[in-house]
Amino acid sequence: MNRCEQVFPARDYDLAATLTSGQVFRWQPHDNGWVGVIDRRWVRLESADGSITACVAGPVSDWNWLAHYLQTELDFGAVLSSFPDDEPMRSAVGACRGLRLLRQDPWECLASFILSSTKQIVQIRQILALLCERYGDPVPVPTGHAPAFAFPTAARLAGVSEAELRNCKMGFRAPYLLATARVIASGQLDLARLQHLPVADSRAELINLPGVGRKIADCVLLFAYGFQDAFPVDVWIMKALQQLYFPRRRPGLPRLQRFTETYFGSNAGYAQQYLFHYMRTRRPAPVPRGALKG
DNA sequence: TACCAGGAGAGCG
DNA sequence: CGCTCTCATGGT
Repeated sequence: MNRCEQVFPARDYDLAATLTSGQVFRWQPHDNGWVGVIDRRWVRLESADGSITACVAGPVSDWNWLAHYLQTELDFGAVLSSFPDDEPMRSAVGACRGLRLLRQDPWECLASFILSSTKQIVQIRQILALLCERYGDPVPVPTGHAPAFAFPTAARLAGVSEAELRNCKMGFRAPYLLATARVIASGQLDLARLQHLPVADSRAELINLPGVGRKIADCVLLFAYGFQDAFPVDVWIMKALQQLYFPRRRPGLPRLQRFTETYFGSNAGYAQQYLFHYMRTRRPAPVPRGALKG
């Protein structure tokens, strides 16, 4: 039966934390709910005890695409119980039980994280809003709602000039996004194929793209393809690992990266998202005596 | 004003 | 391999 509204059972699902946790950048709060675009569909989400209600702009017969995006079928308890049983992970889970990983479109995820480097989340959101407004196709929206746009295709961005991209405030990231868009649009790399490769091979293909290093590759592996063992190490995670696990030794990035490959288990990516959220939302660590100027 | 932001790439020892 | 520097841009 075709309908514009659907209810998904969703225990232990903190929708607000999930949509604002830095894995996705285009959801906006609206009347107790959230409005966004998934692929080429306008979507409104609202959570109420134990479920998520979704509204779309036109009738839909098959809702699997949204269940897949939200990962509502996931055995979440199994994920939590696979975490290492240590104090940092207990604190991180205790601070925000219900934080989830979405399953995004690979191209949108890849392009978004190319634009994320040394930018704060609010600024990433601003860049992407400009990019979608200018180069994304408009999508149907229920009457009374603001216009909404699909994420621009690689083919569309491949035909845009670097100067036009820089006008979206992306700075030195513009040539990276443009070059990667051209590789994808030309068919030289098929993003859909990476889903079926071993994670290391998929990662290697992503790192070959201009503007994509280990961190951004791991974001795409985790947030788009769902490789649960991918563990993006950014500045926040690096601080978290150093403070929580190596308070005295302070290893560098390469050693920390190797640590994450074995320590956090089969759902390391989920553990990473909990540590990231925990570091970003808890009160700042006290400044050590002597580090103060005045 | 100075410093920093979910990094990547190039140059160096 | 591991360190350092630069690359735009906006916010505090």
